[in-house]
Amino acid sequence: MLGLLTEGPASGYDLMKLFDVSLANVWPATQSQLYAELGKLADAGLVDVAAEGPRGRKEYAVTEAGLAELRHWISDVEPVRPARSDMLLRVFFLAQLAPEQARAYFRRQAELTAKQLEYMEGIRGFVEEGTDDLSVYGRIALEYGLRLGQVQQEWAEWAEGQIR
Amino acid sequence: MLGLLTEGPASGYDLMKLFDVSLANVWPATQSQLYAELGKLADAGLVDVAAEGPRGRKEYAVTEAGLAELRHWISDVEPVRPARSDMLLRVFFLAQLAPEQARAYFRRQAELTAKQLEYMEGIRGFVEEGTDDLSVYGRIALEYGLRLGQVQQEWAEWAEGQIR
DNA sequence: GGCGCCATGTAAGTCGTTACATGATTGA
DNA sequence: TCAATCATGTAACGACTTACATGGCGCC
Repeated sequence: MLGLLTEGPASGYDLMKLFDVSLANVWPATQSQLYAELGKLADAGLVDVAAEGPRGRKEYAVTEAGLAELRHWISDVEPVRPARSDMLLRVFFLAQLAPEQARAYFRRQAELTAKQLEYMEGIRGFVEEGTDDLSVYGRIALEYGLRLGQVQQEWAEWAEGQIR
Repeated sequence: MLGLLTEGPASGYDLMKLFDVSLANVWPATQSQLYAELGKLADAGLVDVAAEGPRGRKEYAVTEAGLAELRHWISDVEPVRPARSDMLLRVFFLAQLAPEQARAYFRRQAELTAKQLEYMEGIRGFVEEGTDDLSVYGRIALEYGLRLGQVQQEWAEWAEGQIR
């Protein structure tokens, strides 16, 4: 929320829409959570209600304290907790399935990854021309996703072949 | 828990130790959670207390229902919620930092990934000779980690160069 | 006798999801 | 006028974490 607000004041609703087409890809969250979080940020003095509009619209803006907190969060890298992967967790127990089923599991993963790659190619076309900060760095994040997907697909195909 | 118990009956304590050197890498969890989960599984009839030992030790075993549930969970692939990555989330807001700091961010990521790769090479040596199911499929999961790390490192180095 | 490990749990609190609830404004 | 969209929130519940609490057993 703090990061998105650096592009200018916005309502929770605005942020939600922006969030869905950008950050949601690397940090899924629900509408409920976003509103709740804005409330907490306001309580903590990291954002302000800069203006109120029709329909109870509240426009938020980052405060100085909020900006400082954001920069601090970006730089002072908290150790990344290793992410969970149910996909890999399942792999550990593939011996519970018949070999053909285990192979099918990897085949399916390869397919799903291919679909995901297509999706990402799609947003690439969409974000190609943006020159705002979010687009520029968003493209770097997207590149990560594309490279990752590539490898994941190759791995799944390789893994299928490992099972006899 | 169900998956680990397919290798034979074990106590919560045993499972915890086994968990820490295997699954914890793809699905971190705490001791509290493991014990709590065993309790729930027992209530649900997916595991049994097969024997009791000294110091209140309870040896659990999977039931038929538990095995069925495990297989079902592996095969009927629930749509994988896209994982969160605070590392990528930060990338979106790197414009808040001076260019040199942003480059440093990617450099640091490359280093951290290199360390992680070393760690994984370490466990590779450790699990190399196992022939049990968990080791065999664990190696496939490990291969994923190694390939992923490789790409992540290359990406971080590339990304550093993208910033002028 | 005592250290180290075996062994199990509870309590409090945060984070996050799903579902529900409500209503105002705008534009075709 | 009425459908779409704007706009904000609450409630209930489950997942997860951190910290605490407790004690038995085996071996040197």
